[in-house]
Amino acid sequence: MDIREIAKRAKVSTATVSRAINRIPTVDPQLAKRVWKVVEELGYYPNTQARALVSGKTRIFGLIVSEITNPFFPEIVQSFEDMAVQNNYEILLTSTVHDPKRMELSVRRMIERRVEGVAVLTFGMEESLLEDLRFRKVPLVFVDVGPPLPHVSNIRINYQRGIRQAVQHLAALRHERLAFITGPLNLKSAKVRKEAFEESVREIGTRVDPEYVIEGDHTMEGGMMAFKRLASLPSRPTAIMCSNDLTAIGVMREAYDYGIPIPQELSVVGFDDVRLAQFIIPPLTTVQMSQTELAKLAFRALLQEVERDVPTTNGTEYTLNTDLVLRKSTALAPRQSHR
Amino acid sequence: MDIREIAKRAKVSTATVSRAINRIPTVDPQLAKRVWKVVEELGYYPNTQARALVSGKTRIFGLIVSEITNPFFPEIVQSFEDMAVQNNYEILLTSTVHDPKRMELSVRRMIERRVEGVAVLTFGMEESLLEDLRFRKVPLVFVDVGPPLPHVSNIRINYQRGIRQAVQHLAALRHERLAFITGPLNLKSAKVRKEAFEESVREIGTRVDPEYVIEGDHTMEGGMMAFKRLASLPSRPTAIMCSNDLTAIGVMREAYDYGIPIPQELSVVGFDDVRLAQFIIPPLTTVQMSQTELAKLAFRALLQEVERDVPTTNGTEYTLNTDLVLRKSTALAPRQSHR
DNA sequence: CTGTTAGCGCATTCAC
DNA sequence: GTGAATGCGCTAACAG
Repeated sequence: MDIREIAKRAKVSTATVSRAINRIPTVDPQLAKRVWKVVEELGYYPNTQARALVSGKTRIFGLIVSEITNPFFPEIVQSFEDMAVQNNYEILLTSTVHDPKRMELSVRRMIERRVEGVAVLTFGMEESLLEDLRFRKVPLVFVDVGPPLPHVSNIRINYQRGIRQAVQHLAALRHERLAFITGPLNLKSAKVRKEAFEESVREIGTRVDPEYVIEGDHTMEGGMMAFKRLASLPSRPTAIMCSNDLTAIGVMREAYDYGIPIPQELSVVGFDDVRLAQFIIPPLTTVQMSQTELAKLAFRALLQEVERDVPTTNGTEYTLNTDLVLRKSTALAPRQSHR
Repeated sequence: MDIREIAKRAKVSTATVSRAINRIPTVDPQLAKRVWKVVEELGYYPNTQARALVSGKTRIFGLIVSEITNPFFPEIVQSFEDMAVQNNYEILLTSTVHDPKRMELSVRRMIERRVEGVAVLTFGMEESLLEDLRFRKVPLVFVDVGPPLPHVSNIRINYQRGIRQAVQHLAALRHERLAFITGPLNLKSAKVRKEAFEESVREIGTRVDPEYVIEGDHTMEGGMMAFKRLASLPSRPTAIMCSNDLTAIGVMREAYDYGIPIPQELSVVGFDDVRLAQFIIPPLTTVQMSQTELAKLAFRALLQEVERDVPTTNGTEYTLNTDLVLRKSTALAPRQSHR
């Protein structure tokens, strides 16, 4: 069943069918109605492949994430998909699983399917593999790391803001031994978070003990490992800030095994504000970086780039704030650590 | 840059380029090499839309889930995607968000993009909306609820097995007041789980107190609400089994607010074995239903259906087992409840 | 305002 | 074993 079939039955030309379906206003309402009637009756749906071929528009955006199973991403996928539905786009979702080969493959798949734009939400990993897309002038949107080039937009995240709030919160609770568990430091965004922490600590006139800065990997297991190292120190920190929520959850899990009660003996702060953060025990105090907003910004960035008519200018810069949200995993520093 | 461009530069016809790229063995190795050289040099990738148009094969499978943000699904998406990558397919992922309108829209999107098959992993919701797909003879795979029709496969889950194990485990720990928090009972799979629980309890010669069976909705909030109701009962249950892990997590979260220690005062058992289950505090004893296996079965079902040459037979039935996995959220029933 | 026609990029006949 | 020609389903240009 194709457009010709509809044309025949509605006794019009295929061109008219096409116009009616695409709601071109110049078509006679009478004819349009006739066409739509047949379309409904037969349950006809235009073939997107054919459309794409002739129009050059596939109405597909690529979405590259580092790992769907990381609780940070499902919300993003959901919001991105909501936007896609609203704007009549489809999503080509790929997960790099931290594997450069897989990233390369993602790019290949995107190109083969002729996506009109790609959101690269991997937080600074292997951007070099995107050369091929840039070469083809496919609009791109990055988080943090995009270079200022035509068709390349960027979402700059203000990590400093939320992290400073967190540090000041801990200081107000009279914590003096502050630890930080980083993400993988080859990740741009992880490095920036660490630096924001150090800067914020310096700002309140304290210095950060290098022993208290441990490299993690943004996983729960990493958080557990890191906590073990911190726990084995002669003088344990009284508060631990983590580069993401998963790490914080790992820390809490391990502290539970050590019999260290949170927040009485140890305060823990996360980062991201994954939805889950409010449901764990105790509910996690964390820095919010809205996944919904991020996804929407990314989508809008691509859409704008696609719809723009002067394609020579550089992509737009967007910014996203972060903010501390207080829950139950932080408390006054335990007694023996007060002066 | 298209196939003609390659043909010109390799000094062959477009037909030969096509054959070379598709690795048709009859093409002269010399020519093939020449073609590939040009292809590499120019970074040529065939246009999938055009291919799909002429071959009638889009190499896209649809995947309908009820909610990507439910931790149960990301693992499924990941595994499904892994399979897709291996087999050179793309995925059209849609999330119904428990909204029939959205489900309808999903179906429409699938048809427009001409997917070759659809995995419907919504556990028994609004299957009627799939008429349109069935009508077009698109291979379908369901969980639990698929009717025995051509092109329609099914993954039957043995809920009873794992749930019986869980009930027997609780009985062995001398629990006598067993509660069950169901999922939304309009979901086929939720109803079956509840019945499996009741059957298992009957099997050990106990009867299930209707007061102890509460309808939840498979969310954390639902678990919290349900727990409140159970906690307000004159005689509280000593063990609660939940229709899914999210519910169990909600229960634990609320019990924490009540100051009821788990597992000392209350045993909790989940269902699904979401990855997160092992990281919460305490680690959740739950019934495993492998998300990875489920996704792989679903993908294989579709692939088999697509590749099969006698399309008249009914779809295949697959089965998936469930098994109890013991962790730390269950313990001996508290004293006062012993005989 | 409507119909005829060309062509999007590719795979696949069919002659050679 | 290769190339020229046809058509997949649709939109856009053009003529009427």
